[in-house]
Amino acid sequence: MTLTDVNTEERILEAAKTVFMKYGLYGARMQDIADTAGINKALLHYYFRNKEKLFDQVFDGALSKYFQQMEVFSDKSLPLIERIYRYIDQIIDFLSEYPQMSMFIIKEISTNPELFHEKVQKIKNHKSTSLILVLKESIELKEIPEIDPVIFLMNLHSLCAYPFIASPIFKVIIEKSKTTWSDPAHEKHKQSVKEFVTFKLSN
Amino acid sequence: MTLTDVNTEERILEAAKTVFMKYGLYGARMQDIADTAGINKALLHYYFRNKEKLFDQVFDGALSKYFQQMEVFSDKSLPLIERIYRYIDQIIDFLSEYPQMSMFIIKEISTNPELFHEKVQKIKNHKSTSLILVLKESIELKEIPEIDPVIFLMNLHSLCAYPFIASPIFKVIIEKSKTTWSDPAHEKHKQSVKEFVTFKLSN
DNA sequence: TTTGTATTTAACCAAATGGTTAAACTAATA
DNA sequence: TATTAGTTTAACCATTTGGTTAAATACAAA
Repeated sequence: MTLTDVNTEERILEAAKTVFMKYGLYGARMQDIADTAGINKALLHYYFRNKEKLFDQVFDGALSKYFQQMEVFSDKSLPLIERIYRYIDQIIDFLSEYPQMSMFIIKEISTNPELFHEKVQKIKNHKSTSLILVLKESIELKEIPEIDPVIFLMNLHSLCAYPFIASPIFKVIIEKSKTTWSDPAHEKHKQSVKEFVTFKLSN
Repeated sequence: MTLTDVNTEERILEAAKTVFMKYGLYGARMQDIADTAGINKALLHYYFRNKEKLFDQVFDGALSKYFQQMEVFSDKSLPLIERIYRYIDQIIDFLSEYPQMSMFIIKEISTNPELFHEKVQKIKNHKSTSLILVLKESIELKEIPEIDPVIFLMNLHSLCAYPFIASPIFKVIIEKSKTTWSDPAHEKHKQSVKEFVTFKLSN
């Protein structure tokens, strides 16, 4: 495996990420991916046997990176609320970098649930539910009010992820004159989510 | 126009709604729509010249119904917070009936922004921004705290819409034993959003 | 120089898909 | 009864698209 080898493969994966995230599995065109990567279709199939294999790699990468963000929930060296604050900072920074990530994952799963069921299930067992468990624990210890952990988890994710998903609409709804949904807004966004968490978890 | 005429046209539109919402413009197949409507492809094209025309009608319908939910913001006979409460009840009931609606609209706009820019713009001018304006007004009158209206609007939409968008993921994350994301959960969902609003708007 | 890998070019194939057409059938209506 | 709109059947077409192939080229390493 030479140096150029690595570069090309990564260029392809990067291009595939871009195209798949924008158009989804159905909508993405192999020719488009090849063009974006700056190579031709023959070489694309030389590296990745077919569309599905390429898609799988992109999707798996996205999925694991996304759930990876939730590992912080298990860091017992930090107080609960601090872990959640860090998660908020992390996930919003992460989604700023890949704004289409949430949409991509959800769309593919909802279009083709059976195909991804096991993949998600596998990852889920390792992480993710941990926040629910941790919340239940804290409630029993009366450290936080008796909230519904599932509703809370859902609210939290909603506040973090939706603005990126809906940004194409928000861009139109909010007057152009206004701040675009970019850096300064991200900090305000984080702050508002943190306020919500504080409100819910303080007694 | 005979009676059967109306029925068939509506059956087609209903089928188109179902198929387009699940697979999107790209992924939807005319044959699939015809099958779902219980007719054949020839008849499908007899009623709707082509895929785009059919899609447009479905999309326009979805878009206007979606934004229609926001009209309550302008009802000056109600106190601000009551209007928002009603919006929450309405939109969550609405999305319970069409869980794929948000996703559908956002996905199509994000895949093809220029095509829908004017459509959204047109609707927007009538409604939607009204909440931002109303909030600004209430802030000036010191009826509510000095919140950022845009952030608030976004938080509100996030809390309402995201659970439906992400439900394919949540179904997997949350143990099967747990309540599915259905009726009883919807009431809890509404309640949690209202609590958020109360928290943000009370001084 | 030889060898092998990476890459391009260009033509090609098969399947899927949007869309058309023509002929025939059905059933309500004038 | 004749007409007309709705509907089916079935064949067909053009285009797009995923994927293949073979020959030629570029180039680094042995």
